[in-house]
Amino acid sequence: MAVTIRDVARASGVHVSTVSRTFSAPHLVNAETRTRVLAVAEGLGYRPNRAARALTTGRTHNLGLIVADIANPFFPPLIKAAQAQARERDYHVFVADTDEDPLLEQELIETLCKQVDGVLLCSPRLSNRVIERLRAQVPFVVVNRRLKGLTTVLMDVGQGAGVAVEHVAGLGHRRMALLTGPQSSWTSEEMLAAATLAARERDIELVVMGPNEPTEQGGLAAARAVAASGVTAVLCYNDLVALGLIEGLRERGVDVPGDVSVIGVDDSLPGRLNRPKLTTITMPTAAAGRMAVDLLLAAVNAGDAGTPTLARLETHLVVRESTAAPARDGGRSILTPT
Amino acid sequence: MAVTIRDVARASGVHVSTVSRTFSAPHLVNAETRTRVLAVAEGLGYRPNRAARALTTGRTHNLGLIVADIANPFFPPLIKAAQAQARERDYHVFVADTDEDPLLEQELIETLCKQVDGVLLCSPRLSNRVIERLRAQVPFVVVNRRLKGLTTVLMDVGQGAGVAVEHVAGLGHRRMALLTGPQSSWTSEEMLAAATLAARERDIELVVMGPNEPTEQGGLAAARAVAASGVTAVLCYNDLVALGLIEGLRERGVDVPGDVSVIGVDDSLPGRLNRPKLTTITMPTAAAGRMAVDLLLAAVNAGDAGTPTLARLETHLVVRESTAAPARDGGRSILTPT
DNA sequence: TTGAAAGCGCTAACAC
DNA sequence: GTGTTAGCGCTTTCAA
Repeated sequence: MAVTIRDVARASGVHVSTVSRTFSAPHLVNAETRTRVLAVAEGLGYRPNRAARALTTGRTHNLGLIVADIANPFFPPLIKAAQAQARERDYHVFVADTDEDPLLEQELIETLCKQVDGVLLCSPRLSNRVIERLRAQVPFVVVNRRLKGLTTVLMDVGQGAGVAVEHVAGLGHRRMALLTGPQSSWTSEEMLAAATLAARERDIELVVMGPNEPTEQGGLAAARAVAASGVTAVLCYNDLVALGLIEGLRERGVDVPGDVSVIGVDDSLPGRLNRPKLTTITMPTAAAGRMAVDLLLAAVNAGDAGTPTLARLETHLVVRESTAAPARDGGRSILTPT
Repeated sequence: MAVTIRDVARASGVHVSTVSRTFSAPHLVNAETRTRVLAVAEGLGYRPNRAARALTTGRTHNLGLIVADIANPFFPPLIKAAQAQARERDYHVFVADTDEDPLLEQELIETLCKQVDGVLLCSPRLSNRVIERLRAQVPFVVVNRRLKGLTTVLMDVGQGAGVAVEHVAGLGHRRMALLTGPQSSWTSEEMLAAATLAARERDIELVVMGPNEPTEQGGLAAARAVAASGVTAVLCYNDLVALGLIEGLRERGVDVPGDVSVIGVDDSLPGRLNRPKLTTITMPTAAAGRMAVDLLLAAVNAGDAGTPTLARLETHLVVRESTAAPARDGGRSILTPT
């Protein structure tokens, strides 16, 4: 068995409670005793058992982080940041992947909640009703979904989508497509609402296509419809869809940005590395991760009684190489015979 | 407070131990009683507290997963697979990022080890000495580093590197570079050894350059030296370095694969999406993650007494678009007479 | 400032 | 089959 508080007590000739205090309330113990106990503990290689501590304090010092798909490049920076921030606050974090499955998500939360002080839900697919029930068990913070009554961190993709439409309009395009994401995605809805509004204002015809899988496959599959639609610009649900679309378009002889301009969302690594470099809407995922952890910890320490807050993080359009003015003859120059 | 075993006992008119048994040893309890207890538990929304259980059983049903950098596209598929496999076995997993810092890595292991039954170390940067000491505390399984006496899952990048050199040689190249990774990287050392051997066999001059940061920046920074070196092919530590190198080469007017062939390692998403599509050595990360979890669980259940095993997973060269025969005038290669 | 004792939620002998 | 009891490692009153 590992070395416990009792071993340290025996070896340093004090009672267990004194050892306990040296670690959890050092100011309550005589400086001399404390240094001695500390030295003995160090020598024995003692490490407090957080789980045992949690049993009496009710604080596990663990957090749960639940995401739809770890392998989606949108999440790793968020996970990394959240985890780093948590560690800074002396918290460990469980990471779980739901594979976009609401049932699994629920099961995960329920089994996890006894072991954590709070749960970070990233782009949850759960129904409002279930969330409503679960929130009684454990404090939540939600990322990228609007849920009234819950503390939420939103990346304001709507704002970015509006700017993207402006950008496209400014370039001279008149017809553009929006490739939406999964049905239950808040981000997708926000984009749709904002893009619709901005398009109306700039007198742009907006063709909505979706839902699409939020992957390169989704973009690839949409290429035919996009090419046939005659739009000269496309705003995609995320970078992967955009990258897949560009690939699919290229296979059909449609050049990006020569014939069609393409915009993604996320500012992910693949997009930055791609050729042409992807024009995209940055998502401040790392900042969101850090902020979500801090809000969650605040809720935990307030006994979950604190008023739910809503944090809105700005997004920005990063113009790179996948957008350009439309071809003068109205697009589709490649297919135009002389 | 949440509902405990005691609440269930009271509500169903049995003793706590009976409730405990219904969950941890159902066969020991009368079928009738069992269904009644289960029903009551269900109604009350009872969920066993795993941490409390761990206190008596010594089994936390948690695993630790420690990686150098979550945001490095090499890791997410591994994390996802490991986490999924663990869940299948009814285990939760802590994920922690060391930021490539050995001290942090050690600290993480030490604070985590009381809360987990075992730790998965992915590409650890820790010194052998420290690992030797830590392994007494908690069972380890190591991924991608050779550590005698420890159960290890290796992705045989050496094999892939050998095939890569053959591929390059077959294309007609005579001088190639190897961009190595971080000093402490086992993968990098393996590549170096295998590439050196293969190059000698095929009578290829191998220029070793490094260490390089394992990122696009690292590749970008190496472009100057590569361009100046006069090699016509480069094997890179990973896809990111390869992608950065391609970018840096392009900035200097060096075409890939026209002037220089480039090979990466990982078969990561950005590489698959890149233009030209990256020729790369696949790393079976998902399989490694699953296997590592199973080996770890086996060690845990064997009381860590089981003999350390060594699993070697095959890698493959995937030839895509970033490699080609060298330009005839550019190399003293194919046409060099005897 | 320190010790004694109770108890967190649960399991595991051991009795009955 | 089920109840009794002790105890996992730790914190936290309450006394001293």
